[in-house]
Formats: sequence, C-alpha cells, structure tokens
Amino acid sequence: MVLVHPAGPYDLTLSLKVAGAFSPGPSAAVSALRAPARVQGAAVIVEVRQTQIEPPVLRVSSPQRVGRDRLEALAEWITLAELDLSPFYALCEGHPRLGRVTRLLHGLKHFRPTSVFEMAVIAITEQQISLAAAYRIRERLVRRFGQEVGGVWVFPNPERLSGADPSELASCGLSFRKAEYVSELARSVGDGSLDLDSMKAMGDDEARALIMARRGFGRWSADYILVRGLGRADVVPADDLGVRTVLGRALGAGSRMTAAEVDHALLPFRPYRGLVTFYLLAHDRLSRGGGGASIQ
DNA sequence: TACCAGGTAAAAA
DNA sequence: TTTTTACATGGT
Repeated sequence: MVLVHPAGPYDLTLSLKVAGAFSPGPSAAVSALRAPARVQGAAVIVEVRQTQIEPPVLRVSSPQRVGRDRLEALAEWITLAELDLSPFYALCEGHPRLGRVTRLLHGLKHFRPTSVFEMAVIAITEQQISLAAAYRIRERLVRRFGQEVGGVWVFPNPERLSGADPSELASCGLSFRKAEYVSELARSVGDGSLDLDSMKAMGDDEARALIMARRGFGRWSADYILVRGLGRADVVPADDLGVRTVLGRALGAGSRMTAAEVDHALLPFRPYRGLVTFYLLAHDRLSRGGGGASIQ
C-alpha cells in the first residue's frame, strides 16, 4: 500500500462517475478505481481509493506483487496527479457558463490509459464511428488478445498485437484499414523503432509531429492522444464532431460549431482549452444521463 | 430503414 | 492541388 497526494482539488468518485458516463451500458456508482496495468509485462490491477478530500489523499494498492515506487508512479499517471486544477478554476470563475460547470464538477479529472500505446489504439478505434461502437470493438480486442486479472481485462502489449494478423484484428470489428494501422503501430513499438513514451517528455508540437508521421494518425488522433493520453491541458481536437456539437450548445448559438469557431471560442481559456472542453463534454454527458449517471 | 457517430488515406477530378 | 469515396459497428 502506498499513499499518493495529488496536486490541487481532486474528487475520485466524481471522476469515476464521469468515466462511467462515457462508457456504454449501465454504470453502477463506484468509489474505487480498479485500473488494469502492466508491470514488466505482467498484468496487474491498480486499486485506488480516496481517503481524504481536502487536501486529497489516495490510498493505492494491488492484489498482485507490485513495488511501492512502481505502484505510486502508476497511480499518479492514471489519475493525472500532477495536474493542479486551481488556476483553471480561477480562470473559469467569472464565466457565466464555465463558472457553474466547474463548481458542479469540482475535483474532476479524466483517467489516462496506462500506456501511450493503448491510447493510440483507442484513438484509431474511435476514428469516425461512435464511441459506443468503438468501445465494443476494443472490448473484443482486449478479450481476444489481452489478459484477465481478477475480473479486469488488461490491454495487450505491442508484442502481442504485432504478432496478430491484420485479418485477425479486423475480425474484432475494425475496418481492414484500421487493422493495418494497429498492426503497423504495434510492430514499430514492439521492435523498438518507435518510442511512444518519449512523447511524455516532448512539447505539444513535437509530440504531435511524432505520432502524425505514422500512417493512420491525422491531426484529430494526435490531438486526442495528447489531451486524453498524455493529459496536455491546452490541447483540443477542434474538428472533433462531439467537441463541435457540445461547444456549439455551451458556448455558441446552439448549433454545431465549425473547427474555426471552436478555436475562436476557446481562445480566452488558454492554457486550459483542453480542460474546458473536457468539462463541457462531461457536463453534457451527465445532464443527458449518459451511462445511467446524471446531475442536477 | 436509413442515417449519423469524438477520421483517414487513397482515388479521382 | 482540391474534392470525393470506402470503410465498420452501434444507437436511434
């Protein structure tokens, strides 16, 4: 067991509720995070509970044998522990819409997938089709190629996926084209010619360029990986359909914005444009009862 | 039943 | 160079 002290306000239960609202099917209210991860190739579960709200304290453990340092690093990565929400809230305070949304969602952060590789595969699956459809496809991928630990499925590592035939990947519901993207990515990462983790140390532009050089990753995927997979708080996929729709409702005239309108509307929220977008998407989901969750 | 959903690369013009 | 098209699945 190890204790983690996240920066700034944090509400794990709220963050779990929002995560549940973004995944299809009924989502039971939970107060503990059970995140699948890999430690030196071995599948493990990272269990996180919040023992104190202010200042936040997380209690982290695993049913498997995981070193304290490793466990701490995993929990900090998954929960975005280094992010301090205070300056973001201060920026939003006087705004008619975001002041209310940030007060309602006080302490909300998203969860990062444990590896950038998994995040990159998530991005491919979510290109063009609905989040629900993509979720089902990933479910089949992980059940076919991943490992189960204590009822949780751990995402397959690059070596496992690079060994799979593209038609085998396609049988999980990916288009053959997307199956090729996944296969090529897995091979590059697996053989060491592509180091996705190096993106963590790069600036936004450099990281974006690294992934966009790969077949299957356009601007949308790069931005999506940066904000969701790496936690870059100022990055927004402005041409994203969901972003354009929700920002149109929340900050515009009600109808879907163009990418240029998204860019313009978010200008006052630098350097937290990604966070603003996440909060508006989350609020939209909850108020529509997505995943069975809801708020006032 | 269609049509749309958190795009991308390749073909066609 | 710019515009069109094929792609896969789930929800409405």
